[in-house]
Amino acid sequence: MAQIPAGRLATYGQIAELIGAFGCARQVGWALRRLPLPSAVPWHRVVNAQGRISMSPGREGSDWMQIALLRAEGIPVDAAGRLPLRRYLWNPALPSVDASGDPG
DNA sequence: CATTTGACGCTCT
DNA sequence: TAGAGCGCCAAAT
Repeated sequence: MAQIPAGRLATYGQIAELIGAFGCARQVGWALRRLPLPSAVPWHRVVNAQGRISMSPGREGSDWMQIALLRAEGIPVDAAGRLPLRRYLWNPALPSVDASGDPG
């Protein structure tokens, strides 16, 4: 997850596939839930495949924190937690050269 | 050991 | 675009 460049987004399934656990998106969410905050890993760059922040009462507001962190990185996030995943989706295969370019 | 739940994802309608 | 159903694995009860 630390490989995700700033201003980019990745999905739970993407992270799972990246570590060789295809289809185990839930386990990624499980790990993120166990993640102590504040954390050194950019957990806020991980969203669901729907392009929305996965909100849950168990997060105790960390979902809203995620919105704030993403906005701070230049990613427009809707009040409902929706964001343009198509444009900011990170490609693990690429050497993260597009971190500075326009996602367009 | 069986059941329920969870920061997910795809398919069908 | 929105909703329901199923699959997935691990944890909690």
